[in-house]
Amino acid sequence: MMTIKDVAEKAKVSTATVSRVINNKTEGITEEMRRHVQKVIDEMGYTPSGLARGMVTKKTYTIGLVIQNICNPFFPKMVSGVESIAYKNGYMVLLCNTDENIEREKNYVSILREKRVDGIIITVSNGKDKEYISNLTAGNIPFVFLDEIAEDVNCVCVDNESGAYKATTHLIELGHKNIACLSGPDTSITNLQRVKGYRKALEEANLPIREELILKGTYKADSGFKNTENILNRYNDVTAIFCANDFNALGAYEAAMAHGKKVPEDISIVGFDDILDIPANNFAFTSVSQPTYEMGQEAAKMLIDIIDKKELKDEVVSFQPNLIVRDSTSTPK
Amino acid sequence: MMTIKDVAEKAKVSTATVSRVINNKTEGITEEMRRHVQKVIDEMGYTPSGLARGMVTKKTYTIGLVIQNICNPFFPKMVSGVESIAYKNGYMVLLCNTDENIEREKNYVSILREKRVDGIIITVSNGKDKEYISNLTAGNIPFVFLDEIAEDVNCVCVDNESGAYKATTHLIELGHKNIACLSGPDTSITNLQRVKGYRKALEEANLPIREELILKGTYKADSGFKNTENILNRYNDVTAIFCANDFNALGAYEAAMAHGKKVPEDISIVGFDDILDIPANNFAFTSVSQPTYEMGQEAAKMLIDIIDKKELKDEVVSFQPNLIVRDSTSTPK
DNA sequence: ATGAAAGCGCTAACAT
DNA sequence: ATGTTAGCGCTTTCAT
Repeated sequence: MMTIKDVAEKAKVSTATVSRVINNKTEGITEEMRRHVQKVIDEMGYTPSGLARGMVTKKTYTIGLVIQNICNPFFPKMVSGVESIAYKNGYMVLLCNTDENIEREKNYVSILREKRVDGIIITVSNGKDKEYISNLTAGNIPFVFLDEIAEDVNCVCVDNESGAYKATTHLIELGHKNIACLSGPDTSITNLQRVKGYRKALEEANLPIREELILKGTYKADSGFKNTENILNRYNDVTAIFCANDFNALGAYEAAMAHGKKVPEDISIVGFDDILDIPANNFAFTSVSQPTYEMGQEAAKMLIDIIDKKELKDEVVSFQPNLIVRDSTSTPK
Repeated sequence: MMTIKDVAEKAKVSTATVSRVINNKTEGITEEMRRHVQKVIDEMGYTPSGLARGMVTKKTYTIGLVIQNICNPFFPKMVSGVESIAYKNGYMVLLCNTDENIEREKNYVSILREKRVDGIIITVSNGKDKEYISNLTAGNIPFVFLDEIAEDVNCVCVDNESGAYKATTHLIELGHKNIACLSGPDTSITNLQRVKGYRKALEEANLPIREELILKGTYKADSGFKNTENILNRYNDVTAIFCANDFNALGAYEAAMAHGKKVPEDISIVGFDDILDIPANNFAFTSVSQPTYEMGQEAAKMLIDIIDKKELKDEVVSFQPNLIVRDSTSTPK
């Protein structure tokens, strides 16, 4: 591998001069010299070492992006949003898939530290564990939390409560009175906020909150399936289900079908995240949509801002989610 | 930021000893000393610098992954496959989104060189441009081409010809005789192979190849839409369309609808890539599915193999695609 | 078993 | 305007 020294020798100049050229320094170098050195660089096909440069400048122009699972359709746009802003600002992104595994999450963050990334964007799986969060953010690396919220850190998120409120209110306005709620994991603040929004909507509509209709679960389809089966077996007055995310909605849909119930004729289902939005289908879910691309962009902007200004300000940017009404909700029979 | 020197001083040992501990060297160090140093490291919360290490070892344990667009549902699983194998082997992946923009592709590769990645996995947009390819792979960085094929390089791909052959044969077996072919960009070898498979199927079935039914296009939905409109306007004997990818199929579907034709009753459509496979829908496309996760894994394995053995062998690993018959194909009326 | 010191390829401060 | 040189934080010989 060629070095700056090789170039300097070939061009019969000092390494400092070569350095001035590859870094586009304007002062202290004549146009003629610049052209001369550049020519040698091009001829030799020299590429400076980012490692060496990073060592002395203390900057790597690399950020880490820790996400749960790129295969979950919720994330690609977010990743793309991050990448687009990063690229525009000269940064590259190291992709870290955690599979919602806390150990892997920790491990990745530690490797990112070793790699001396300039900052980290992370979608944590457990925003409630304060000790965990503070261990994560220990050290002087800028952090931005994306999607999931945590306290005392910079966050880009969506107003989950408002989203859930909109979804539930939609069901209420359609005429539903007995609405079940399939919640996600209670380690997730996001989920807690969604349940809160569900409750708020019922309260404001003066509908009773039936605790037995609020089921704990996970963000997976099998959880939605099981919980819906339970609901359907026990309470035949339930005509609608608010799901904490679309995988739950998918499970709910399948359980309803298995139960001989039609969606939306017999039972209405609202999801959250809007990841089931492939066009050209006859049937699509009503769901709360998040502007994931913009959220990714915002997170990257915020991170780069912090990196540049080196100030951590514990800011929270909250996006408004959007209820998209489609085919899985209708008035009750 | 702490350095190995700080640790050495605190532990009253040399930096060499600390280095032995952080690298888990077994020889030349007593268990007692290891424990002592490790304790100091833990207390101080020291994280070694990967940059400094990389400079001397000439290894970064980082690979670059250059893909067209993570938002295209075809790619996330591929990325995930790459990431899973990389992680297992101690590598991280730098994600590079190119938007099929050749300039951006080149630029990213050049940045990856600067970062001294150990290798690059790339899904090029133009496998036919030999000069471009050889410029890309110039230098001693190991390359593996994924999805799209190029000559004289290590490749992981799918047998596109066979996939197209299966898809077209499926239509023929259903009884279709006049089958159009919406092809993708002719800069893509992948696309050329798919068209080849289409032709082969017709030939083997002794069906005439009507060149006017083979339309050039891109991999986007609007191309499929326009081409289908043309077909429908001119040739009303066409009862089936083979599409070079699913976006084309989507466009074809919409054009058919706009034309008052029902799918599959009036016209059958086969896609390629199987990216429209969201469950719980009443309608889904018949498509040729690629094992993208496995392909990603294989590419990562191959790359790490090359990195370890430092031998470039111009190997081509070809996966068999699978025709998934769903609701967009049936016998002609 | 442990330590001293050279060197990886750059940048930046200081000389010239 | 250009050059000299001291690090940046590690690993790796080579001594001891």
